[in-house]
Amino acid sequence: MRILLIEDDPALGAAVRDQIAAEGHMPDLAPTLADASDFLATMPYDLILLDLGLPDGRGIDFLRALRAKGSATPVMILTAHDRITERIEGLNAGADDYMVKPFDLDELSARIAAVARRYAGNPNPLITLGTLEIDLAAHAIFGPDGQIDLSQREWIIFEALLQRPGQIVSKSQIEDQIYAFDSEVESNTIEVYVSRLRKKLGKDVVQTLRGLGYRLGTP
Amino acid sequence: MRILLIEDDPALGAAVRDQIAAEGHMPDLAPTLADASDFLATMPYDLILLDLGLPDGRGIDFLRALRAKGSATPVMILTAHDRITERIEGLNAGADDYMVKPFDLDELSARIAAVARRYAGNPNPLITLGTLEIDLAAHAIFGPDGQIDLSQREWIIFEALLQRPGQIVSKSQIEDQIYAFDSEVESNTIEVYVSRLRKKLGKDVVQTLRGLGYRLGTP
DNA sequence: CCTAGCCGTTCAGCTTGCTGTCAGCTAAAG
DNA sequence: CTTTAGCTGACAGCAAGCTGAACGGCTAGG
Repeated sequence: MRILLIEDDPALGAAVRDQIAAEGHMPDLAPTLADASDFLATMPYDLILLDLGLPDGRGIDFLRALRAKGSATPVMILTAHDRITERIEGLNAGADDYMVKPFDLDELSARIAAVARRYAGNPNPLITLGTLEIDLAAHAIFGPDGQIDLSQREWIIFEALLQRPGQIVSKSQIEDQIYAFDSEVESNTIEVYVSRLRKKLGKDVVQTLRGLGYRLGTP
Repeated sequence: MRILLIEDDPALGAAVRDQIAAEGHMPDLAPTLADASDFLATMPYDLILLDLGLPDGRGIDFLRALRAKGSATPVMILTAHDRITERIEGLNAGADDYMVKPFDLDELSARIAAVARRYAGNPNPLITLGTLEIDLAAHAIFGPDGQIDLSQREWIIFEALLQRPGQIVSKSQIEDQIYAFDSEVESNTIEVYVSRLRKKLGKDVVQTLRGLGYRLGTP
């Protein structure tokens, strides 16, 4: 993890830099906000550790400007300012955490790890299928031209195929997924839905095996 | 946000529950770990507030079991245990934050908001959505004609959508955010609120997917 | 204490998109 | 070539959803 430490106290700056380097992170140390701006203009960071009292300005204003510009970089505030109102102000300005000096370096490491855990990876694994990205839990599909919406019935059939990649899914298996136990259809409804899936997702998304059923394809 | 508070002290439990309810969250209070397990088996939660000293076990073990089962629900520890080694142990066990009693209720609220933003993947409380500027920390919305006020219910629904851009939020998920454990509605209340959001924020702010739910749009 | 306004909920009538059917065409298999 | 499984455009019905209005409870201000 690449970390920008904005801290004007040389002893504390060095101690924190050494601690996070020993944890395997890549630290850069900026003693002023101007230095910090230079670093940020050059390099993306995974985390910013921000002091509030700096020689060339207030850290809180820096954070506000960062957030106003749309930055999604996590920020932890490390500061001697320990009034509750200042803590709340910092958190509401967009900080992820707020530690009051003097703090324990091992606790700092544990809090950095907690922040990193939250931003690591995607809790929702996406399925990639040709030109499509699919989030099953969120009912979201993204194709080359943006988000694609399926109706409830279309989702059920598409999911049935997605869950059995490479296998043939017969029409009666699909009917079992859609309809209640004793209810049936008397027309070519399944064929119509497959046609609709092809129209929305691409003509190769479903393969037909005549007399047997359907199988997931690659659009 | 649906929040599970695991706290055996009745006075503190009630104070925290009332505070987070006043913020528009939906709290459930479990005085024991057994109660908490029952709640968690019944209902998905967005956040767990966990005391460490409980009558039927140690909160830290509960957290470890939760994480071992693969739970990604954010957990904040609220406890009188204030030794640094215990803080580090809690954070390393998978907690997202650690507050030592007695803590300020407003700071708790600010930290809950920070954890929620982190869980949604973006620590920045400032969001631009089409013609709207939204400050999640201040609960403020600015449109082309100035500030727009939402009622508490309206805000909860809007926030639920904001936290899941691109994803479908079902009506029952919205109900879980609004209503107490055993309370339900028998009419089209959610639809009415969505209609009001559209009236205030623009008709494209919410997209309907019939039979599935709603999704954030761009006004 | 009273009242106006706000908020959450319900209701009813209108709107709209999903679903299933149909018919004619296509394409695969024998 | 024939047969038939499958495909696709079009349409009608119905239920999911939308919105205006009303109601009742609560609260803040006079």
